[in-house]
Amino acid sequence: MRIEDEIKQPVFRNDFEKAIINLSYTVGWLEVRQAAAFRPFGLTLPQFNILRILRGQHPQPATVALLIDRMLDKTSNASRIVDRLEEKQLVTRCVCPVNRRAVDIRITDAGLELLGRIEAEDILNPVRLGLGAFSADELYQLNELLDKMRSDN
Amino acid sequence: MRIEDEIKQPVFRNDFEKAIINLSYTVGWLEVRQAAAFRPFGLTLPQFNILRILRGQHPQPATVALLIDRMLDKTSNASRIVDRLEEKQLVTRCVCPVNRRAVDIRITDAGLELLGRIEAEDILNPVRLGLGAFSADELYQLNELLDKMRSDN
DNA sequence: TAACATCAAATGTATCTACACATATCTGTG
DNA sequence: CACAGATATGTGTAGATACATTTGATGTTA
Repeated sequence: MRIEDEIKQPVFRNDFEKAIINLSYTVGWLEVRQAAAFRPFGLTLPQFNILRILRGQHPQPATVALLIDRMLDKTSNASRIVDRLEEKQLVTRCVCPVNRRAVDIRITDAGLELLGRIEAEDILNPVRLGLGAFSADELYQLNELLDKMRSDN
Repeated sequence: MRIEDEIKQPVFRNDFEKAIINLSYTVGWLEVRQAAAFRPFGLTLPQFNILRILRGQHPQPATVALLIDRMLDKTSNASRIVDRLEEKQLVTRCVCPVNRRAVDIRITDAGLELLGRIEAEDILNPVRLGLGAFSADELYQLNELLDKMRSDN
């Protein structure tokens, strides 16, 4: 459905404003579907992303600083997302013996097992999320346009 | 900058996954800039959007149900956003005399004046926000691609 | 009219974002 | 060694998202 009809606003001041609203609306739409896909597993999207980073490091530990560096959203509070994962015993946290300012975070066996179960179901598959079908060329265009949006010139 | 470089992830499983991550990242990037633009006025983006809807109704009142209907994000809690605006005396709230279940919400003169000041500075201007320059054709393409993303077929 | 369903909004709880500040630790310099 | 500054993380607070539940008002029907 066209954005005009989705949000019942028949006209925009210009196509740039329309594109910005369309972007926000589409990402919100996506996040609702992603969150619903994770709900049966008791995870949120940020928690899932942190778990994936930790599995990438496994069996080496990660620090909070490393998590922030790899996260999409730099300003989110990795410390408290790790709190939630620790409560669920999906990760462990212990003071780094080498640098006692740092904290070593590791994914547990339960965390690895949960990630495996989630990915086995391929819940983030675009078709399963109910997204439209795109050609390779369209995906290339979309990525180019988004990259251009963030270029300040 | 290309998304691969922005988030230091050189390769994606496929271009669809890359586009989804690019979308989330770009919208986050946009929201940081929009929030910064509103900060001098003591408003958040959802608060600004509610105020604009109320001005559209003025001098008629709006109910919470009407606000939810017009909002981009249907699941956000309009009731508590109105709480914040009421504390700042930008809106008034009183029980609708006709239907005492409903609440009449109106923008105040201070609210109208604040909206006027914000728009006079054109703070959401794409160039002022540091966004890239787009041709009319590119904006059309971007809107088409986003609409297609939400079409489930 | 009493009982029940529906409706409009508010409230409760958990999580996340955003930003300022606090605490503990380490490092380099005199 | 003392101390300033940097570093790594945690905490506090405000606002928002997400969803379930509650409260009070209204409609409906036996």
